[in-house]
Amino acid sequence: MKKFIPVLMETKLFDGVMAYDIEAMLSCLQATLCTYKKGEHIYRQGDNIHRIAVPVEGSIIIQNFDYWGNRSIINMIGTGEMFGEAYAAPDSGAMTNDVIAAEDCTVMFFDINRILTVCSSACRFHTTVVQNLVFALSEKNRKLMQKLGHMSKRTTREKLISYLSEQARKNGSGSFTIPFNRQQLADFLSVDRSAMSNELCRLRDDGMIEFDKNRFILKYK
Amino acid sequence: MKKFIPVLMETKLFDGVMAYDIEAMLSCLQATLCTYKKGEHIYRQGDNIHRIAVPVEGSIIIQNFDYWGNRSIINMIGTGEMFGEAYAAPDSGAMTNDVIAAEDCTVMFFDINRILTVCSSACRFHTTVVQNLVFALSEKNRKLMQKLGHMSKRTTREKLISYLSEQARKNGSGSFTIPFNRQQLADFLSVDRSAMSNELCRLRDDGMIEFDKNRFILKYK
DNA sequence: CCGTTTCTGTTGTAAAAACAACCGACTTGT
DNA sequence: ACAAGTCGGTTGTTTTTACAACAGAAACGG
Repeated sequence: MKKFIPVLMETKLFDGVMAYDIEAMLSCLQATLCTYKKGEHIYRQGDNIHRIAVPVEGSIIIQNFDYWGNRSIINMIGTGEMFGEAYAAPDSGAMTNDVIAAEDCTVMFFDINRILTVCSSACRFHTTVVQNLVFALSEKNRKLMQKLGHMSKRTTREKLISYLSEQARKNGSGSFTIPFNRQQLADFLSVDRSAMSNELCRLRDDGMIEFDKNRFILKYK
Repeated sequence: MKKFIPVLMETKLFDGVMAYDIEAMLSCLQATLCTYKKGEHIYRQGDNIHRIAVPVEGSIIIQNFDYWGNRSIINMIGTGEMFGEAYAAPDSGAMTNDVIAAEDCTVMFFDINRILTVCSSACRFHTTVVQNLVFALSEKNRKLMQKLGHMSKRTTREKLISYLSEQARKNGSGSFTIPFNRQQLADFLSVDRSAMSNELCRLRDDGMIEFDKNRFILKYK
């Protein structure tokens, strides 16, 4: 458990908390560790969850399948990011998605109630963590709205442009790699893979982008 | 200001706080009131905001226009709901959407920093409000994910079924009214109005739904 | 009361996406 | 080394959507 403290220090949840204090909080927050093989379920649709999951090695995918078997990737949670904070409220109801390991990974879990219930003086940074939780929640909120921005575009081409523009902004450069392969990107944007592949090539032919595997370059024109 | 305390008591933010204490907090949280005519801007794209907005009369719409003038309705915030909590973090950046009055309305604003910074003993329910904020944020998170669920459906028909099913669940009945007219619903689901109108009639002809204006009935079949 | 505006449904056409099927390049495991 | 699987691109067909234009009904305003 201790070996992951450097990872935790980089997380939004423990921002501003020293290693020594994180270690003290681990037991207070009832932290547990679990490893998963690629594709294994971490949570399933219908589960009632009360823990925040933080991948400390590898990354996880939030997805769901509709009645006809189409997969939608809601989000990808990388190392040091977190999932489950949306179920902080006691009456959150059951999960509507599946959470699976995108690759072999290790996930640390924290009890949400322990975070929200300020405990004894042992955890002097507890209020910091609560505030961090608020910030993390509001940031995820903005990200979801951003994703809604992509999804609300009418055509595959516009969705791609919207997504790639955001990635470029995020990376501060027109040259970047994305965390998805083609099928995953299609599932993330909720479009057909072949149609998307087609559109990517058309964007390239129009001189707007270049790409190789999951590395993209947006051109100035 | 005082006359809206009954409304505030019903909000998620002040859940569990007594009228007397809410009144005391109003000044502590630097609450301000502002009225808007239908269509007026409350916030504009690019604004840096640091206040939570709660409509105490009427409702507001979160929307944006793309380069070609297509409107997308991100969300509708009814009386007693809130907007702006996603910008709680100091480094949230500028708003990416417009916020306008859906109808003539009155909005109360609260300073986010005042909420997060626990003040003197005057506000004994301050920690309750912070916890309420966490719950509200996580609930909005789930709602956004739910909306992503609708948006990720491939066809207009599926989007409609997904949306209407959720409304039925929310109302605990297959008979309900929606807060949108046709154009707004189309903008909310990011589809073409006429195509959607078409699809609604097809659903009706298939015996799956009935509707009159914004009142819908889902049939059992 | 009447002209105007808004709202909703309808139709036809053009554009776009979904779907299915296939191919070649590359990876992986044995 | 080879069989099997994955991945990305391509093509053709069918389905669905966007768009534009119009019409009737209802709501609105003076």
